Parts: sequence; C-alpha cells; structure tokens
Amino acid sequence: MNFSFGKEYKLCSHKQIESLFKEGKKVREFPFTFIFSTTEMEIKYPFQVLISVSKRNFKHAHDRNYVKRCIREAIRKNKFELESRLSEQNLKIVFAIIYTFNERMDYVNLEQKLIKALSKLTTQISNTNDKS
RNA sequence: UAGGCAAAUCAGUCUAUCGCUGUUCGUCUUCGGAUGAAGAGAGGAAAGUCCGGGCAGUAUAGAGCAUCGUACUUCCUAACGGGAAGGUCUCAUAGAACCAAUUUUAUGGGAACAGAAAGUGCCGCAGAAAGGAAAACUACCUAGAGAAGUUCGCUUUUUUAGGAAAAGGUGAAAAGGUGAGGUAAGAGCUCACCGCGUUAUUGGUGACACUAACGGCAAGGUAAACCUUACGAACUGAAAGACCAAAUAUACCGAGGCUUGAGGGUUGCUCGCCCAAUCUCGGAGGGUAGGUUGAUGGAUCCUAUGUGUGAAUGUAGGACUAGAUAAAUGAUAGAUACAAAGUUGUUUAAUCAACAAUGGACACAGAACCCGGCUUAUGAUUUGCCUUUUAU
RNA sequence: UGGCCCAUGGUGUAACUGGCAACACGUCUGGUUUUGGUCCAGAAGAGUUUAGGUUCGAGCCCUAAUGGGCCAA
Repeated sequence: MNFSFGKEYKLCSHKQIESLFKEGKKVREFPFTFIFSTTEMEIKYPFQVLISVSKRNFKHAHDRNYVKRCIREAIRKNKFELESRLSEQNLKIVFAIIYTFNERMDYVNLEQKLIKALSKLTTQISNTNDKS
C-alpha cells in the first residue's frame, strides 16, 4: 500500500477553487465542513484536497500549522476507502476541508472524527452521483 | 523558601513504523517525469513591525517655504530613535553638620537631560494678589480727626491719609534661606554663612568642575502647548524590479491638444527645470491568471592574539548551503540524560543525612528578500546583589 | 507585505484650548390605573482597554502593550 501524500493531492488551481466554492455541495460533520464537487480536470489521483483552518479560530500560526498537519496525517492514513470507492465509480473530485472548531484537539481524537466524517462524505458523494 | 534586578548557557537525545520539501548521485523514460540511495531541513525571540541600513526601480538642476524626525557630552557603527564611557540633575535608604533652609558621605535606582533674560498662550477652584510683579482680609507702625474710660501720665476703640512686604491664612506654586544688626514698624536695608547669577583664571577633546572677584537677588511653572535654535530626511517597496511563455482589441465612446504647448514628471506648495504628438486624460470593455530569476556566503559565526576604560575594531586560523510559495520539519510507539517533589529499600532505638531503586517537565512560539538594533512573550540551569517570610 | 483608524455605564454616543466624565435608550423604586402599557417623580449603574511617564492636575499629551476594524495588491 502506498501511504504517500504528496503535492499531487494538493488542490492549487485558482479556477478550480473558485468554482468549488461557488458550486460545491456542503457536508457537515463536527468539527469539519466539507465542500466537494466533481471535476473533469486531468489529475493523477482520484481526488485533490484543500485544507483550511481559519485565522478567526486560531490566532497563532503555529496552532494553525499544527491542526493542518494533523489533518494531513489523518487523511494520509485513511484515504484508501475513499480512493477505492471513487475509482470504482470512475469519478474524480476536488474537495475542501474546513476546520470549524476553535480549540486544538489531540491527534487520536481528531483522527477518529475524521474517519467518521470521511465515511459520511463517501456516501454523500455516491448518493449525489446516483441521482445525477 | 519566594520574589526582584544584572550577567551567562541551553532550548533535549536516540530507535522503530508511516510520511512532507529541496539538493547530489545512479537507473529508467513517451523528456512531462518515475524510481532507488545518500545527505540536508525554523528561532531566541523566526513574533510585534517601533527604528536604521543593504538591495531594486523612478528622479537627479536646483532654491525658498512648509512638513516629519532627533535633542547633556564624547565616542562606536554601514546606519540608527541603538550601544559604550563620562557629566549634570533627581528619587529612596542609612549616616554627618545644633532645628529649619541648605550642604555633604555611602549604597542602589531613574532622567524625552537643547532653549522659559526672542515672542505668544495657559496656570481651574481657593486666595488681597497668578505674571508688567501686585495688594491690604487678619495682624504691624506713623500722623491727623472723633468717641469712651481715666489715677489726666495715658489706655481702648472708630475712621482718614500714608509706611512696610516681616507674621497668619489660600494654593501645586506667593520668588532666596538661617542668624545677627538695624528701624516708627519693617525690608538684602546692612553684615556673616549657605544658595543663585555674571565675569575671569586653571583643568578637561567636551558636557562640566575647581578657585577668585563682582552683583545684592533679578530671571515662578509649563516647550510629552505653540514656538526658537542646531542637525537630518528625494520618493516608492521584493506583491520592487528583470526575463521567458501564453493570450488579446493599433477596436469603441467622451473631453482636450499639434511647437503660439494639451498634458505629464520632478515630495506638499511656489518659482525654476525636464519630457512632450500614431499624443494625453476619463469611461466602458477584451485577454491572461504560468514559469525562471530576484533569493540566501553574509556589515556572518567561532577561536587565538594586538589596540582601546568600553561599545567596538585590526590581523591570523577555522566553520557554515533551510529556501517553502493555498506555503515543507509531522504523527504514533518505546527508550534515555539532567533538575525538584513524592514513594520504597539499606543503615539507625528513632529522625536527619548518605547511598540505591522507582518516578518524572518542555514554556513562549513557525522562516516568507536579507541584515543591525529595540520592544514584548517565555521554560530550565548557574553566578552575584537586594528584599520578604519561616525554621533553627 | 505595506499603510491607516478606533476602544468611555448593560447598549448607542458626547465631553472644544488639559480643570467636577454628560445625554438617550435600557434597569430598579415609588405614584397614576382594577391590572399592564403610556405618563409623572426619583435612584442606582463608569473612573474612560491595560501599564508606565509628562504635568499642580490626564478621557484628552507622550511611550509601550492588548483587543477590534478598514484600505492597497
């Protein structure tokens, strides 16, 4: 299994981000908010992700960096279910993770929450895809 | 034991698993990359953005005014509002000179510390009077007039004119202080000592200091009020700038202009100067939204040594490649060094001490062109000084 | 990255050259009313975001910090 989580997974395109926030669908699962949409862009892996931690909730840069690191780490470990499901349906998506809580969490705690949230996201994606 | 001040040091280390961003080398390649190995990867404040400089672009024809900043002296520095050494003033504590005023010694702290005899403003309430010194509420003195008492000497009191600025009272502040003489009463009116000012000698690079003579004492405070004086400041800011690639609209509307100068630039203004015709300004629109560079070896750090009181600096030797860009150093598990408390054991009649084991903390905080400072945040250890409390 | 501004009762705002921190709404008490509202009378509630400094005296002047907001790109 490949645990790597490099630059290819990062959503960097300005246009994509703008359209994502305009047209994307929201899924809420405390303490995260997901915004996702499908894409026709040529990307290597089934998804690209954007992680956002608000300056409003964390004043200091080191706190924001810590939370982002933890989220990255958690996704890196738990991306397979999402990846496999997407490749089954031959879908490519981009999504943003927004951390909406205003306190730091332990990594263990955060990972559990994220797993739960990711599973919710996967079902949502497949649902919307079925409808369309 | 706790706190404060000053100075110094460190900001854990190792292993395993899975990862992140560059670099070098090898292999493969559809030349886009892929993959393996090696090695590198946040700070003392990276922070605040409070100053200064480098660097870059524009300008360079300047002058005056305005604006902003700095302000004891000398030095350090690329530069500074930073630092060093010194001077002066001031505060606290303790002591000395008989009280006071004032002076002085020791220790420790603080100072935005140029000018208030260039000018203007302000100084509420209180107070007679708050700025050219001025005035008489209580109280003092002299002279005139009146009243009452009388032992006919005078005493008390009212009022008028003057003297004086000493006492009381007001205030943050009433302008030299203490003592003596002097006087109707008083007063630097005079004298002694102290303080203050001016001038001069001497010492010091200088801020200033010492001494002497003279002045009789003016010149209240406020410049973190305007201001004056001296010195300094061209503007912009790496999202600067340079290059490559991609894309498009030398189109449309309005105003103005053609060397007799529209307009633009030059700091805010004035003058002056410069540029200026397929042009300038405004409007409404179209396209792009990538990459490379700038950009990490430097006013760098360490050691030795010379110069200097010191900040610094000369010489010699050695050391050092973070370079991300929706923004990299992480997560999990374990071990371990060092500090304190605690627990257990040994020793002991018991406690202390000693020894051994166990146990056991990481605060503040994340580079964004780079440096020098300042400020603020903060864990631990060591040294020195000061203060408080408790115990002996 | 660079630049600018603000902070005053529970809320929204005043306070001029430094000289007793004011107003409205709200709150509380009493009155009027059968009761509530309206109305009338009265009261409480702040030491001006924090810490220093200048000054006789600071909301105002100066310095530093804290929090909040805005602009350029």
